[in-house]
Amino acid sequence: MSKQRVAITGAAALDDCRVPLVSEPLTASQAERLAPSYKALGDPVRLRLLSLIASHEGGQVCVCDLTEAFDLTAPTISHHLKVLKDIGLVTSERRGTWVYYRAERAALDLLSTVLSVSEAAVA
Amino acid sequence: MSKQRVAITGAAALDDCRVPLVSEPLTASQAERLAPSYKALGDPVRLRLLSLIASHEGGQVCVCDLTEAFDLTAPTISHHLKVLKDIGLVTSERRGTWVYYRAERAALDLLSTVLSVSEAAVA
DNA sequence: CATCTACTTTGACTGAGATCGAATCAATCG
DNA sequence: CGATTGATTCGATCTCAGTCAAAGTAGATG
Repeated sequence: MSKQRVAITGAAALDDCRVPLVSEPLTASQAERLAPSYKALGDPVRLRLLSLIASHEGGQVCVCDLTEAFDLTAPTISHHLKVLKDIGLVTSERRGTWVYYRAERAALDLLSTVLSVSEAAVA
Repeated sequence: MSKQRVAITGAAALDDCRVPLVSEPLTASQAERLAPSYKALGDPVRLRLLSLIASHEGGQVCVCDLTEAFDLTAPTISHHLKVLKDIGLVTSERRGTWVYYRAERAALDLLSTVLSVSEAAVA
């Protein structure tokens, strides 16, 4: 029950934001809820992490594989994954010793729609 | 001539980034060039500014109109507009005393494409 | 249960960025 | 040309974010 409310801090509450920003001005509320998601994408490491996860066949990637792809310490990678997770762009699942991350495509799609200009997206 | 090179600092050099990040992993170089654009969108004020500009009929908006829409000082709005301009999301044009901003839809479209998941965008 | 590996959390440091007031620049008008 | 209005730049402040080392947690394994 309260589980839903917790999500308000994260990615949820974006349901009314699925509108291209070129079609009508964002409200202050919408902008404040959307901005953190784009901010999360505003770091090169997180962009690559998300791309590595989202483009991986099987849809999930182990943290160990992600860490190897960067010249950064494990805590730093873990930090970036947490940012992506808190905002709802990825989810994680523990399997044995390993933790697997998966991309939340619906969240990505929403962020893409907001930036779209190709009138086809105008509901 | 050198005008083209200047753009490298800004939005240009993104030509090879017009690929959904779900289709294949971004390279470190691509991520480093894309991230600043999303970071620019990672502020509620800038998101609203861009939306106000991009959704305005006539395609251009005077700074004075933009400033009125926020409880912020003119220097702050000017700062945010500069960020959007430097990254290539908007352009500005002086007409008499007033300065008009216009959205650069191609830049928006690229950022939307990178986040798209609807396979239709997969070149 | 002790230990090893995988991952996360904590704390500290450092640099970046949002904001404002004051000063500056640009164009218009008396 | 002095003054006024619109917009940007500058300098300062204050908060936030990326990074790492060290410590902590969670399973697996002997």
